[in-house]
Amino acid sequence: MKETAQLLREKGLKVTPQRIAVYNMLLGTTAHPNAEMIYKTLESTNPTMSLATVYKTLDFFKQLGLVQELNVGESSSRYDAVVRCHPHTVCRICGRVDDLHIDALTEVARKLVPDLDFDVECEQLILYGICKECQEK
Amino acid sequence: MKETAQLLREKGLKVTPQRIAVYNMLLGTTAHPNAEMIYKTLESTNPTMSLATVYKTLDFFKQLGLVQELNVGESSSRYDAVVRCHPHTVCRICGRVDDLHIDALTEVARKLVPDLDFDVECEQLILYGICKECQEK
DNA sequence: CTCAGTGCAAACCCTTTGCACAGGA
DNA sequence: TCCTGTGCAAAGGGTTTGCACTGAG
Repeated sequence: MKETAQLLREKGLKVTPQRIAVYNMLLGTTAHPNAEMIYKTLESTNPTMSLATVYKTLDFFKQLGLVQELNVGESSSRYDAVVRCHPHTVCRICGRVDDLHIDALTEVARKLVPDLDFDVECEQLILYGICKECQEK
Repeated sequence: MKETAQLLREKGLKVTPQRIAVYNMLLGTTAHPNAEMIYKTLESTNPTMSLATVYKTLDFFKQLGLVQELNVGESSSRYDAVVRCHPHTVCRICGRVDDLHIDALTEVARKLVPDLDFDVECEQLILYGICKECQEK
C-alpha cells in the first residue's frame, strides 16, 4: 500500500518492505494479533521476515504512536493499529479480542476522574466474559 | 494471623506457613506487588521460602478466588487480595498501582453493555497516567 | 557510500515443571 | 502414616539483544 510508505516517509523513517508489511497487516485486521500471529501471517508473503524484526518493528511503531500494545492477561502482547483509547471485549473461552465502539464509557470515566489527584492520559477498559459464538455452544 | 488459617481450613486446604505468609502479606498491602516483591518481602521472616512456592501459592489462591491477578502492561503480573472487580490507576512514571474506589465506573460499564452480544463477567478499568507525587516533580 | 534495518542465534526475564524431601492432617 | 506442599534446579515461552550482513537513502 502506498499510503503506509508515505506515512513512514513523512515521519522521516526508512521505508522497508518489513515495516510496510507489518503495518498493513495490522491495518487489515481487527483480530488484535500478537507478534507470533503477525509473523505467521506474513511468512508466506515475506519469506525472509524474522520474528525478531516483527518485535523490533512493533516496538518502533509503538514509540511513534502508530500502534498500540494491548495486554489482556495472556502471556503475549497483542497489537492494534487503532491507537485511540477504546474498550475491548475478551472472551475467556475462545480468547478472541474485539473492539467496543462505545465512547460513552470513556467519557464517563473521564468525568468521574478529575476529583482524583491523578492525571489520566489513557483509560483502558477490558470486559472479560463470553462472546456470542461461545454462548451458543 | 488466625483468620487466614481458618479461611484456608474452611476451604479444605492444607494450612502451611508459606500460604499464610503470602495471603497475609497481600492483605496487608495496597501496593499490588508481583511475585518477586512478595518473595523479597517474605524472605526475612520466612528464610526457607522459595520463589517457586510463591508462584504456586498465588496460582492456587487465584483458582480459589482468594486473590486476583492484575496485568497492567508490565512484564510480570501483580496480585491483589481484593478480588471484587475495581478500577486501578497506573502511574507511567513511577509505576505505582492504586485502587480506585469508584463504583460508578463499574456501574456505568455494566449498564452500557447489555446491548452487546457479550456476556460480561468482569470489567477491568485501568487508568494510565501520572500520579500526584510524580506530577509535583 | 553510509548508516539504519534485518536476520540469526544466543541471552534474558518471568513463570512453570519435575522430582526428592519435608511436614500438615 | 499418607499424601500434599515445598524447595531446588532445570526447562519453558515470549521477548530482547549482539553482531555481521543487507539494502534504503
